[in-house]
Amino acid sequence: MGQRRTEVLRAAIELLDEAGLDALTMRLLASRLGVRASALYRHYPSKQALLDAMVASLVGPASVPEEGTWEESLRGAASGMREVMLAHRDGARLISGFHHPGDEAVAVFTRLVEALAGAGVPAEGAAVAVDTVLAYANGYTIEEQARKTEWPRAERDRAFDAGLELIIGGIRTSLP
Amino acid sequence: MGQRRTEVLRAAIELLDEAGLDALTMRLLASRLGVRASALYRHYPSKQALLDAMVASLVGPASVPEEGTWEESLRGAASGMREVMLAHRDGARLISGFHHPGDEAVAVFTRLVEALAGAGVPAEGAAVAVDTVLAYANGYTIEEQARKTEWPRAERDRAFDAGLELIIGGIRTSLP
DNA sequence: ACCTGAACACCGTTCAAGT
DNA sequence: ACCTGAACACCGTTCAAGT
Repeated sequence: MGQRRTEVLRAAIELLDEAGLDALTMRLLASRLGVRASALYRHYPSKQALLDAMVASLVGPASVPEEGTWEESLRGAASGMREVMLAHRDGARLISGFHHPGDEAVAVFTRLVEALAGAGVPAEGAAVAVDTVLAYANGYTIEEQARKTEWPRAERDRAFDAGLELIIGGIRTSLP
Repeated sequence: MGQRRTEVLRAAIELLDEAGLDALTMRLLASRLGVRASALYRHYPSKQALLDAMVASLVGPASVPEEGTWEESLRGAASGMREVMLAHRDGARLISGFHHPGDEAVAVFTRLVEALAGAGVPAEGAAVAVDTVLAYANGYTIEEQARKTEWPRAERDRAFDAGLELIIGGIRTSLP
């Protein structure tokens, strides 16, 4: 049944990558599918609903590793978030622009807090730590993707990791 | 001479606060000024140019304290950035959406790096530290302002400060 | 110097109607 | 179930013309 819905979603992500978020228009998307814009409203009630579905689909694969130290969990979640955003044109703007609590994001958060708690980090400190790492990853990546002046990916990775280790070091020394 | 230009800018910021970034329309702004939209193009060559001017005017007051420890400089810059964003409706989206290197932002950055260097922090480490703190402040505030579910300002301040201290602690322990 | 009027090429969205 | 045609109420921007 609703497989045309999936096709619309796929085409929307394709158009995002090719033309960017500002050019992602219901009318243009429809013409890519050989259809009129009004036909899209059979599948998504609004453009916003389509954008929400895109975010969910891009962010879905983000996860936190099941095992390892809390340092590894934090690193994996932060890098995974950044990877997801960098994987698509305007990914950071799209994802950070509309991420209400968002089911999946909440799950990642609680899983991380549990990982820290399991390693003996007090609950309150764990929540702050996770919040801080995720805010950093979002902030870094938004700025990274907004800047036109592309310095090489390898150097951007190094700078991101250096900041991440700084925060992890801070968490470690805040432990009892 | 160009004082009507300033009036347009002031009205634009007023409209931003009252109606939000999405409702900030050349046509609506013009009607607020008792004028047609086309008249605005005498003062700003495009809507984007107006938005740039708004960012410059909001972010201008942001500064880093002249004296104090490097910890205080970092705290001041991060809190100042957040304050500026929170001071206007959709401030985070507007500012983070278009901040090319931006004269003033570059000055803040270099002033902070110098403050750390003056305190004996090696140049490379100082740049990473400043980048990390600013990325955190941006990331935290964007998320804070995007979330509808308002928890009290005092608690949000506390959470922001806790993350900031975590990072500052990490910087401190990374010192030689 | 500043503004109007009219136009151009677009938007998102709705809704009756078709197959 | 899926799509068309036509419309509605908007956009940003340009440009000749007015004062």
